[in-house]
Amino acid sequence: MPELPEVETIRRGLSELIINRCIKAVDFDWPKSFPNARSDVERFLVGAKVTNVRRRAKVLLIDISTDYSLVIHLKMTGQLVFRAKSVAFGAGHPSDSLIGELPDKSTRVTFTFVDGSHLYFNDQRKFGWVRLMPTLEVPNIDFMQKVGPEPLEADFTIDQFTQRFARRANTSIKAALLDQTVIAGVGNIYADESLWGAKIHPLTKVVDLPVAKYSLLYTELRYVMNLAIEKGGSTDRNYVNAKGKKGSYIDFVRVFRREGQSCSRCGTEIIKIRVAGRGTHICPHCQKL
DNA sequence: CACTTGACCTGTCCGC
DNA sequence: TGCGGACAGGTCAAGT
Repeated sequence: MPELPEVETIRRGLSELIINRCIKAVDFDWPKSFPNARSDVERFLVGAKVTNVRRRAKVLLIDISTDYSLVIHLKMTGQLVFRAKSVAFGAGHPSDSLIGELPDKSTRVTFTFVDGSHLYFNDQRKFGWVRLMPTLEVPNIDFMQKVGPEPLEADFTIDQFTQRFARRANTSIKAALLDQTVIAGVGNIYADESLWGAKIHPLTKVVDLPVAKYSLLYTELRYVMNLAIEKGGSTDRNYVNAKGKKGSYIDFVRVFRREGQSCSRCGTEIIKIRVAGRGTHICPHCQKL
């Protein structure tokens, strides 16, 4: 579900909400969602406090005072929602919230803090996971070794961006954008949005894309992702931030899930095709092969 | 190696 | 209303 802007929004929220809170208990019953042994949880998590919340690509890292970290991937439908000790729900349920009382049937892991507040890991489809490991070992995990650079870092240049694609010369530009070893954090929404912005057909072969188009794509990708962070991410179905609230970027999308509607640049009807096994939205007039 | 496809899960929507 | 199939914001492990 969440891409870089959504995970970053959650990270910012959690930083405000859980740093310095002390963990009292952890409950989990779906082993794939949290594969650690209970004994490890007791030794390295219970009784310790949260020291930091970081992000790399679409992965969240919650550092614990024991020099362990919770490594969390939300995949398609994962949510991390913090709740203070007692919150009344029901009649006055705000419209920017998607979820009610927690835990609910998609709650996979519950972290209870000493002050009675909770952090819930919800995940309808059970693709996501949480695992606990020594902080120093996090950079050694396979994903961290292979993942590409952060596209929003100030020192990430157009030249670096362009060069990252060389390895995927014979695939489509969309498949390469979605490849986390090329660039970190790009998913289906921001791939479609940035390709529309740069007027590139998603099926264009990497090797056939002119250098000037890479430059445009770099600018558009950073633009859409920065704007999405500003808007608190995109909520199409499941995504919510650390307070359980929706993001509003979906109100600003130019092509994603807009098939049948008209292109804001030229008026042509937006269509949906299939690229790299993913639903893909384009303006057939602005984005030609 | 690079590239594509299916698997992992649950829920929802759409056509018959 | 019920039922089957396609589809959903992401990665992996297998194939070729």
